[in-house]
Amino acid sequence: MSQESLPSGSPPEHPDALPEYAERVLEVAELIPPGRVMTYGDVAEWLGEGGPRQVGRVMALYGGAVPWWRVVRADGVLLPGHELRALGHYRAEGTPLKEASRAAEGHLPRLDIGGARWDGGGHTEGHT
DNA sequence: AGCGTGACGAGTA
DNA sequence: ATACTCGCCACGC
Repeated sequence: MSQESLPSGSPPEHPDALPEYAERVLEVAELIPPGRVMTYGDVAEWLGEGGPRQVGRVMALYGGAVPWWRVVRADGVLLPGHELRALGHYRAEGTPLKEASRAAEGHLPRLDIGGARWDGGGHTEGHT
């Protein structure tokens, strides 16, 4: 034992501690009410920091701890690899969906962003 | 120190 | 409708 040392190295990254930015993203994700969705870009804009890519990365790494299906792409395309999982949640929550055309019956429905998009419900206080 | 990386977004062809 | 490019910015190496 005896190794005291080593101040020079990596910071004590606690396994339970996530990057601060990630924690904020997850918090916003939990704020999204059932039946509504926010795009990655919306979350980033709502946070006022980072960008859609940053939000996406956080969700990819830690999204399993929050209702990840409520954070969607602006295109309304369901998350690849979890389409059916997400679709089950949307139907259970009554999230507006855009049914695929008959010509595209091979496609799964996409989200109706125009109807499901949540603005944050008055995020900033407002001094009434 | 810098560089590559993305659960992305919008624009262009 | 698809395919491609560029910009975006936190994070690990």
